[in-house]
This record gives sequence, structure tokens and C-alpha cells, in this order.
Amino acid sequence: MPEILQTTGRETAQEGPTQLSQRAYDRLREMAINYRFRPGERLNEGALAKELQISRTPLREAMHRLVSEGLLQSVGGRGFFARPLDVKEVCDLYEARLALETAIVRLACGRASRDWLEAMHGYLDRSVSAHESEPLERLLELDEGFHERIAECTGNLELLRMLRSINARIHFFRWVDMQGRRDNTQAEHRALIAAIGQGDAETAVGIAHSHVARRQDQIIDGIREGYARLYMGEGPQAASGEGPQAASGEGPQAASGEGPQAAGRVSNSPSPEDQ
Amino acid sequence: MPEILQTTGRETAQEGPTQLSQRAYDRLREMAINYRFRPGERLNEGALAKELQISRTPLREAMHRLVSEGLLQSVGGRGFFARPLDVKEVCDLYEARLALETAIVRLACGRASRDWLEAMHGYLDRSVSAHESEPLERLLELDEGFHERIAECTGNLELLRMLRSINARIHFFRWVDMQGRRDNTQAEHRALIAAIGQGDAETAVGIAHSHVARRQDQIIDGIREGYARLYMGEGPQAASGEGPQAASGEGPQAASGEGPQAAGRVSNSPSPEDQ
DNA sequence: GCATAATAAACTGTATACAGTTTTGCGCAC
DNA sequence: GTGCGCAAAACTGTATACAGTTTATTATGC
Repeated sequence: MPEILQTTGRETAQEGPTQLSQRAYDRLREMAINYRFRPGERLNEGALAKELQISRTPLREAMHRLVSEGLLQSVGGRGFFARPLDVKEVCDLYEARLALETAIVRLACGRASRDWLEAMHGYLDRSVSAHESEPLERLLELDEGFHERIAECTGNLELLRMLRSINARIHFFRWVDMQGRRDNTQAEHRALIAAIGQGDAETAVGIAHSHVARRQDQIIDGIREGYARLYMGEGPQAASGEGPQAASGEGPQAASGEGPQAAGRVSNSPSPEDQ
Repeated sequence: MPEILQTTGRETAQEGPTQLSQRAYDRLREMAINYRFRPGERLNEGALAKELQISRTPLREAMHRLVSEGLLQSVGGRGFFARPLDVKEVCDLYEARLALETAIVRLACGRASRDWLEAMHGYLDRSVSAHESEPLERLLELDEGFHERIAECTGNLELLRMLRSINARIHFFRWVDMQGRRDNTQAEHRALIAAIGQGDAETAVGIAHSHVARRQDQIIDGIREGYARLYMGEGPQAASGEGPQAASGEGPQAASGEGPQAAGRVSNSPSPEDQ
């Protein structure tokens, strides 16, 4: 039975014998990023293992990694849970992203090479052409890629790692945020690259700040919107058929009961105390 | 046999039935932070499991978590390795710490409460009294605690989490750095708290910057010093007897062969490409 | 003596077995 | 019908078993 699973890739068996634990990590990560699990929900290891066609051992290894990355939760060793929709946490993430982006742009101003600037102009051109045709999910990826390339420009892999980690965790809310308005950020991106190219740190940081900064109430609105959207069964990309516990229809427990400031947490979880 | 292990705590069976995976995580983390393993060394799961008196399953779960946190490495699913002494990585971490600390201090200026300021003064008093008597390891902990408290002051748990993660990874090099000179940072700490208390962001950020910033050559010197020290068999606190592979005497493979700038990596590892 | 091939040992990734605990479901008293 | 107690099912954390692969070792040819 093991050897069957080894070759039974999920769609096309594209690559070689990827590590099962890694495959589980990739899939679970994608699910967690897009809130494919209901917030705070307990993840049934047996069911998940069956769905991913692996045993619980590599599955749990992947889950432990995702806990470390803040994409899953583990309450006192008694099972894994989908991350809750925690308003405070998302606000913290936005704030941390702002701090990170500011520092990254400042560093990039002194380190941008001619080649890098060329490449960024090419990237922006491709982004512009994609702007009309591509789906929103793709546009968001392009935006994330834009900012991550600036981080790469600094040469600092740790800053890049942190930015990626944060971007993964707020991805869903940015996606929700983009739903309503398909606004064009290309001009700001061009201006930012221009400022970086001139080594004008103050201008660049100013652009980045106003580009990334978002008022707290806007963020909270986005979370509430996301909350509603989650319980309407929609997601960024409805790839696979519904998972066993991803879409079993139960209404939201407390959609708009307590105000967003109440306890800072909008979730049905028993509020586990994180790892 | 399992039930024997459950109750067989390592020293005094102090607490309750802590999760085995968690215990392994705690011990391995401490080992990784202090470079108790030789840089780049392959970690033998069987031997480690026997040493920690657990099976490989929870051990591997802990190792996966530590890989996510950058305290261990995993080369393409083929075993776990101690993190190498990577010059570039440590420089990146110092740079990231500087960016983080700057942002944290700036935020703290607008959020410091009277209670928090009181508590910080008390903390500093205790640190001063400890300065003469306590061992260096303890002083370093106090310094880390100081900066983490400022992060707590911002109320942003994500910034705090990132700062802690970075501090863990550079802990060893800061410890090595402190060895030679026992310089007094208390005055700077007091000035920083004073500036935060007055909400003077520019002054506070300036102090923090000059306090945390370190020239790249200083960092590299510290790493080289640490490298030498590692292969002399010393560590921050020689707690338990030598582990099976922690101190088997073999000379350094290339102590001062290539210059520190050569490939950016001073290690005996086969340079795995990170997770 | 040294290089090489063959064999054995060791090690990792994964599946499965098992025990303890929590949750669920059902029956029964009221 | 509702609350309570007990049995059963389910689930998690951990140990162990197993197969494939890598590494070490011995034997052999030159």
C-alpha cells in the first residue's frame, strides 16, 4: 500500500517522489492560508490523513510546522485547530507588515542594482497587462510578488522570510479586501521603484507607507466581510471538492453579535492559548 | 514501557505529564540556540531519541517545528541537521533585529502606560543589582528581556514573536560577544525608557539604533570567535553531560581556511538548500 | 599496498498498533 | 420532555514495525 501512495500524486503525478510530509505541508498550508477550514475548528487527523491519502505521521509533522508558522493552532498538545479569525492578530500582522515593508524599502534604496531595476520594470509591465484579464487571486499574487522582490533586493533572506510569513497570514483578508474594488496600484508601484532607483529613501519610504498603511477600521471591516464570506462557503479559489469538514453547512455561531472591539476575537474557537 | 517513560521525567519529575513532543522541543531548542550540536552536523534521530528517552515520533515533530523556526535545517527531507555557522545569515539576523527594534521602539513611544514605565524602572533596578553578581548568561537574558518588554509594550504579539525568534537565533553570538567585555548598557537602557516615557520617538529610535547597531565586521569577528569557541568545547552553560554527538572530539574542518567573506558560510555542512 | 566491488549495518520516512482520554449516544429515572 | 449516568465510539499522543536508501566495512583483484 505504501508504494501505491508514493506514486499516487494528487493530480498529474508531475514531479518525482516528493516527501509525503512535504506534500501534506503544501496542501495544508494552502488550505490554512485561504481559510479552507472554518476558523477555530478542530482538525480531525484521521479524516485529513485519509483525504490526503497519507498516514497520520507525516500529516502531524506538517501540522507542527504550520503551527510554528502561525497558520494552525495547537492547544496544549491536545489536537490541532484551524486558526481563528482573530481581529487583534490580523491588526498586529498589518502593523508588523508596515514596519517590515518600511525597513525593507529603506534598505533597498541603497542596494538596488541596475539589473534589478530593469527586472522590476519588466515585472510591472507584465503586471499591467495582466491587470484586466487575470483573476483577482492572480493579481494579489502579483502584488505580493512585487513586494517580495523588493525584499529580495535587500539581499536579506530573513526579512524576506518574515515578509512572506506575514503575507501568507493576511492573504485571505487582502483577497477579501480586493473583492469590492479593483483599484489600480500600478502607479504607486512605479513611483516606488523610481524612488528606490534614485536612492531617495525618504520618498520611497513615504510611498511605501501610504501604500501599505491601512486604517484599523478598514482592516476590521475586511475581517468582518471575510467572516461573512467564509460562512457563505466562498473562497479565493474553489479548487478541490469540499473537504470533509471544510464546508459542512452550519451557520455562523455569532456573526455580528459582539462588536469588533469587544474581546478582539471573532471566532467560534474555545480560545486556545497558542501552541 | 510507554507508561514508564511517561512518568520518568528527566530530573525531578517536577510538573505534570507534559507532552513528550513539547519536552523534546524545549530541550532541542535550548541545544540548538547554544550550538550544542556542531554546526552543520547531521542529527541522528535514533541516538537523540534514546538520549531524550522518547521515541522518534515526537522527536521528529519537535524537529520539524525547529526547522520552521530556523533553529534546525532539513535538507530535502533527508534528515535533520544542526544549523550551520552562516555568516550571511547572522548578518541578516542582526540587520532584521535592527529594523524590528526600531519599529518597536517607535510604536512604544505612543503606547507606554504609566504602569509599564514603573515596571520597567523596577526591571532596570533589578538588572543593575544583578550586573555584578550574576553570570553572563543571566545578564544576556536580562537584556533580551528588556527588549522583549518594550515589544510587549506595543501590544503587538507578532512583533514580539518575531523579535523572540531572532533573539533566539543570535543568542549564541551575543553571548560570545559579551565574553570579552562586561560593558554596562544600563545607562542606555535608562535613557531609552526615559525617551519612550516622554513619547520622544526620534530620540528613542536614535538611542535604540545606536544601541543595537553593530558594524558588520564586528559581527563577523563575533562569529569567528564563536566558531573557535565551539570547537574548544565550551558553551554558554555546560548543563548536562556531553551528548552523544555534541562533543565527540574532532578538530574543526576548516577553522580559518577561507576568509569570512569567501562564500559567506563558515561551516562543515554540505550546504543544504534549507528545508 | 591500493582501488574496487560486494555485503552488512545504519538510518530515514512512513505506516500501523496501542493506550489513555475525551466525546458521543443511548437508556432510564423523574 | 428533560436531566443524568453509563457504555461505546472516536480521537489523540506515542511506540514500534517495516521498507527503501545511504553509508560503512570487508573482501578481492591487481
